[in-house]
Amino acid sequence: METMEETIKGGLGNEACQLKLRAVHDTLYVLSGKWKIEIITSLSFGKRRFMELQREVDGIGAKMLSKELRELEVNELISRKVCDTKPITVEYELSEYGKTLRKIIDEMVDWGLEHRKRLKEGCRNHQE
Amino acid sequence: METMEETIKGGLGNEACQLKLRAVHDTLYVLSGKWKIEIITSLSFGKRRFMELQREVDGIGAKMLSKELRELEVNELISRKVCDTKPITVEYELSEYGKTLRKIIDEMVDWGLEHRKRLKEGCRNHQE
DNA sequence: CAGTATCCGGTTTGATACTG
DNA sequence: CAGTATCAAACCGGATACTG
Repeated sequence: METMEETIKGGLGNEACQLKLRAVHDTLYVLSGKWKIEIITSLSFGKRRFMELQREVDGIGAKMLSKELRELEVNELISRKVCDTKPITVEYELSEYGKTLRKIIDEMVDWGLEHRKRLKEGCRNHQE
Repeated sequence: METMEETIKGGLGNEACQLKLRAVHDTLYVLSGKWKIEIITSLSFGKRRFMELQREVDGIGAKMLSKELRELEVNELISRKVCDTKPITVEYELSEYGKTLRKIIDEMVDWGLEHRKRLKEGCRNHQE
């Protein structure tokens, strides 16, 4: 006979876990890469040109930016619009679908802010 | 004189963007690596032993699991408890601080579920 | 069981230079 | 400006063997 613990692990509890793990995996697949989430965060503030993104996302090089933008475009999270200006310019923008990532981004922003507070306090305690 | 757009980009709008980008960056730093979020997702369902995690997180090897667990422990997101059983066992568990990541995980689960639905529908439309 | 040590190929990333 | 091409370095991560 199973213990309660075994019942949970082997039964419904585990199925829910597997389901959620797969869901997280799917999300992570789309957001894979070192820079995608930061690019999306930047774009969540509005349209951006290539160089603007490169300036805003600290540390990213043109090659990576180009590559990750293409992947985001393939997954229909952003749109790319070439403007017919003299030196050509390109505008990137979150698609409607891309905007559905907002909640994830917001939670990450919140957590990051709290985390930094926590580190500062840890620092302070250490000095005492 | 600045246009409205320049005012937004160069003024408060941009500062908010920089602030949030930094926050996201901080979060991403702690969660960096291919497996951390999935490990945390798994642990959000309760305690797990090393082998249980390896079975549950699809595709991870012992080396990576070991490394990422250590990093999570250093950042105080999980706790590691060695149990004095005959063949030694180790239990990993989300710390109280680690549990604050729950909201991020939940949003990722939700998005992943919706995303999979969307892909299925896209598939169906394609067949028509 | 819970890891660590080593080898090693593959992928990712960065720096630099270049193009339309 | 918005990228691409190329090379080199760094890191990822699997297989295997081994330890307490």
